[in-house]
Amino acid sequence: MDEPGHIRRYPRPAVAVDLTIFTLRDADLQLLLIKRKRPPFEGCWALPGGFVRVSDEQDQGEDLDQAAERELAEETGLPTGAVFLEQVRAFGQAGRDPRLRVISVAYMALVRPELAPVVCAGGDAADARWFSTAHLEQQPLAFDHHQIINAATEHLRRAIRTTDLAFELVPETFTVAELRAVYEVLEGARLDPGNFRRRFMRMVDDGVLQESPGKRATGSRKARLYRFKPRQT
Amino acid sequence: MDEPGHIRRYPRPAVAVDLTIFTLRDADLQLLLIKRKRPPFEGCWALPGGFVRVSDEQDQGEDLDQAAERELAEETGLPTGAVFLEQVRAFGQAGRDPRLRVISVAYMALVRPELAPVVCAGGDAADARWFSTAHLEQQPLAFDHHQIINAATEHLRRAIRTTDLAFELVPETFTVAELRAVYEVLEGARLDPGNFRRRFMRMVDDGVLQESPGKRATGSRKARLYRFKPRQT
DNA sequence: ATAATAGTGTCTATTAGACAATATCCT
DNA sequence: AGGATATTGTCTAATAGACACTATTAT
Repeated sequence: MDEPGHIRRYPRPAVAVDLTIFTLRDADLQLLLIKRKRPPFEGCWALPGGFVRVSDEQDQGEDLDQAAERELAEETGLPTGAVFLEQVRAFGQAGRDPRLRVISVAYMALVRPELAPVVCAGGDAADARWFSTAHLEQQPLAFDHHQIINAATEHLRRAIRTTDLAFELVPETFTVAELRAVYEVLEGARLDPGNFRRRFMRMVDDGVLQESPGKRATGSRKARLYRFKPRQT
Repeated sequence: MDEPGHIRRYPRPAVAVDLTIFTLRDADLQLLLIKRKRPPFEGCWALPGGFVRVSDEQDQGEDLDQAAERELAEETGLPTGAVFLEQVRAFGQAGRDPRLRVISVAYMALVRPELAPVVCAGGDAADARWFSTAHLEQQPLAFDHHQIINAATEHLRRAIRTTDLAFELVPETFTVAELRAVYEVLEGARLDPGNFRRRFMRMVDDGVLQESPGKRATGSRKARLYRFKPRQT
C-alpha cells in the first residue's frame, strides 16, 4: 500500500472476475460453463467472466462486486438480485494466462432450480451449458479453471455447513425433502428423512422457517410447503 | 476471461497485497500496523503491504502468495515459513485509494507469541507497532483498512471455530490453559476450565495432540505441556 | 496458611443418528 | 391394492455446559 507518486509507470496486471455459477438439477450439483470463441483455449469450455473496467480518473470504474454482477447478468440473462453472489478469493498464479499477467477474482453464484432452465448464452459466449460437477475432472477446461472450481466448490460446501446458504438452492417455497436434497448433494451422503425432519422443525421453532399454504408432491405423497422468514438475524 | 489480443491497451488497476498480521499478547488479540511515511495518509497507521510485482513477459513476476510472503518477511523480519499465512479475499472498491485504482488482496498472518517481540520495522515503514484489536475502532487508519481488518478478524474467528488454526497462536509446546486463552480471546467469552479440558483431552485421544516432557507454570501451579502431532489428516 | 490455578468427577440438556411404525397419496 | 414417500416416535451415544470438589505450588 506504499509507493512513490511515479507508481503509475510500474507494470500492472489485468484483473478479471470469473464466475462459478452453481445450481441444483436432477439431484446433482451443476455448474455453468461457456465455450470460448477466441484464443487462447478457443473452443474450450471455461468459466464465464471478464475484465474489470477500471480507470485512474476521478471515476475509478466499477467495483469488483459490480463487475461480477454485470458479468452474471450478461452471461445468464437473469435480473440482478435474483441470484446469490459472493466472492470466493483471488487467483494470481504467474502464467495462469499465457498471453499476459492476469489476476482473477473468483465469485460464486447460486441459481435457484426454477431459474436454471432460463439461463441462456450471453453475448461473448458461443454456447453455454450446465455441467455436472461430479464428472468435471475429466473435462478439459481453459486456464486454471479447474483449480478455481475446486476452491469454489469447497467454499460452497463449507458455507452450506455453517450458514443458511442452502436456502439459495431451493425454490421460494419448498418441502422438507427438497431442502434435504440440497444437503444430501452438498454433503455427498444420504440423510435419514426422519432425523433431517427434526433438524428442519427446529428451524421452524427458531423462526428461521415458516409454513406456507399449499402442498406439493415431490414423490408419491404430497408434502407441506415452507418458506423463509423475512430475513436477517 | 475473454478478450481480443489488443487487451493490453485497456486500462489496468494496480494490485497490492495488504497484510493483517495477528498475534496474541497479554490475553489480547493484537495486530501489527505501520506508520506511513509517504502520502497519501502520511503519518497515519496502516496495514503493511505493497504492490505485486508483475510483468507480461515470459516471466510474469511473482504470485500473489509470493508477494504476501515477501512483504511479510520485509515487514516482520521473520523467516519465511515461521508464520502462518493465508489469503482472506480481494478488496476492489472504486476510490479506495484516492490517487489511482488499486485492488488489494488481503492476507491474514498468525505470529506465535514468542516471536511477536522480535518483529521489527521494515524498510519502508517509519515505525511498526502492535495494536490491540479491541480498541482499534477509535484509531484512524489509512484507506479502507478498517474494513479489511474487520473482514480478516471475522475470517480468523471462523477459522478458529472450524479448523485447527488456534494452534498457530500458541508456542511449540503449550499448556491446556494457554490454548484455552486463545479460544477465550477469539470467542470473546470465558470458558469453563474443566469443560475445556475435556475438549482438549479428546484431541489428545484423537491423536491431534500429544504430551510433551516438562511442565510450565502459567499461573500458580505447574501444568503439563503438549504439542501437536506430526501433521496432516 | 492461603490464594490461585491445575485437574477430576457428576449431572443435565441438547443433538445426531439408527431404526421402527404409521399415514397419505399416486398409479 | 401396492408402492413410495411423508410424518411421527423411540432409543442410544456423543457433546456442551453448569458446577462441586481435590491437588499442587508460589508467596
